[in-house]
Amino acid sequence: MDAFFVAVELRRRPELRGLPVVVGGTGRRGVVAAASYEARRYGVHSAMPSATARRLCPAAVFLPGDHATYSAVSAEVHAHFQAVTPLVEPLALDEAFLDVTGARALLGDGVTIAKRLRAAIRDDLDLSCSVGVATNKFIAKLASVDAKPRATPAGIRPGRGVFDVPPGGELDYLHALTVRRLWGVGPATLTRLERMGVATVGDLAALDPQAVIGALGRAHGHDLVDLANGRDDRAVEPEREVKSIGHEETFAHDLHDLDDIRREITRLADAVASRLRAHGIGARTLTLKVRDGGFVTITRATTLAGAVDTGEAIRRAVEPLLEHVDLAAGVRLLGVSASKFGSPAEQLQFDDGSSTDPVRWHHASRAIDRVRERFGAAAIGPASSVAVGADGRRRVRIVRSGAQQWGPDHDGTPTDPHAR
DNA sequence: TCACCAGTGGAGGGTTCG
DNA sequence: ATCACGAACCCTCCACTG
Repeated sequence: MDAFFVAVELRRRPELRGLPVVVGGTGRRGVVAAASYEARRYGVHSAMPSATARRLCPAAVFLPGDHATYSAVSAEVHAHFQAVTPLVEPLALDEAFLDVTGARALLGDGVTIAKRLRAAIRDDLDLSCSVGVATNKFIAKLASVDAKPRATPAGIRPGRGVFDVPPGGELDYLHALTVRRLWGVGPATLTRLERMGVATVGDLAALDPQAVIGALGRAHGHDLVDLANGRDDRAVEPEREVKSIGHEETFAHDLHDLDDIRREITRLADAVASRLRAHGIGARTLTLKVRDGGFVTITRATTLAGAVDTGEAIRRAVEPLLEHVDLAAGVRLLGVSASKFGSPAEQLQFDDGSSTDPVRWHHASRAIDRVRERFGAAAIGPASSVAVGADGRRRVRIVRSGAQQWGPDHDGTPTDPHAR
C-alpha cells in the first residue's frame, strides 16, 4: 500500500488531501509511522523522530495514529488478496506476498492479476497500492518499491503502479541497484560492504563468495551472495508460527523510582501473559529489556523449567533480573518478552512452595480474560499496577497491543486512563 | 588426572525489517 | 537535537556433558 496509514486517515479526513500529513507519535519521544508524499517532499520519512519531521515540515498536519482502524482496513485489503489466491504471506499490515503460480491459469499472467487487484482495491477501498511482479519473493519486493510514487523537493512523480521483472530479466534489473536495497543490508552491513569496494548489487555479485562470508558471517554472507545473484527459493508461507511475544514502552519521562519501575514491569508482564493465553501457549524464557537515560539498552533473560502464562508468574521470573541492572541513569524504556513456547499446562504440576499458588493464578487469569472479553482490556488489571495520580485518584494503565505504538503522548498522560 | 573435543542450550548483544 | 515498537534471525561466549 502507498503511505497506508496516511491513506486510511485521508478517507475520513478528505479535507487534508494534497497537504503534508504525518501519522505517528506526537510526543517529544515519538517517531513518524507514515508520511504523505507531500510531506516526503520535505525529507520526512517513516521511523524519523517526530521532532525532526516538525522541523523539516512545520506546516505538516500531525495525526496520532489509530492502530485498531488500520488493522480493520488491513483485513479488508487482505480479503482482496485472498480473492486472488489462498497463498498469501502477510509481511505487514499493508503488505503481502502472493504466490499466483496456480492462479494464472484462471486469472491471467502476473501483470494482469496485479492490475486487476490494484483496480479492485482502489474502487472498493479507495486506497492506492503498488505491485511488484517477479519470479521470486525478494525481487518482487524490490520491484514493488520501484512501482511506487516518488517524492522529491521538485515534486511528486506518480508511480507505475505495477513493476514487472520478467523471467530472465532478473540480473539486468538487480545488478544496477544500490547494494543498500538488498534485503539484509542495513547501515552496519553497508559500511562493511563499502569497505570492500561494493556500491551496487552487481559489484557484490562479482565478489568471491568466501570473501563476503568472511566479512559478514556464514548465514548472512551466504544469503546476500544468493540474493545478489537473483537466487531466492523461499516459498510463500501463509502460516508462520510466532516465536516470541513481547511488549515494550518508552516513557514520556525517565523513571527513577524502583516502585514505579516494578509497577511498569507488572503491567507489561500482565499484557504479555494475556496474549500468551489468547494463543493458548505458555513460555519458558522471559526477557527483561531496559534502556537507560543514556540510551544504552540491555537485556536480561531467564529460562524456567516449565512454561508459564500468568502475569504473576512472568513478573516473578522477570523482576529479579532488575538486580543485574544499573538503574542510576534512569529508565527510559522497559520491555518484557516471552519465548521458547510450550504447553502452559505444565506449570500446574509445579508448586515452588511460595505463598502464591499457581493453580489459583491460573483460574484468576482465566477470569481476567473473560472480563476483558466482555468489557475491554482496560476493565481489569493487576492491583500492583495501580498508581495514584496527581489528583489523588487511582489510575490503572493497561497495555494494549499497538496502543503506544509510536511513542508516549506529549505530556505523558496514560493512553488508556481508567480512573475509579 | 589432564587436555582436548564436539555437541547442546542458554544468555546477551547486534542487525534488520516494516 | 533526537532517535517507537514488535518480531525474526544471527553471532559469540560460556557452561555443561560425555
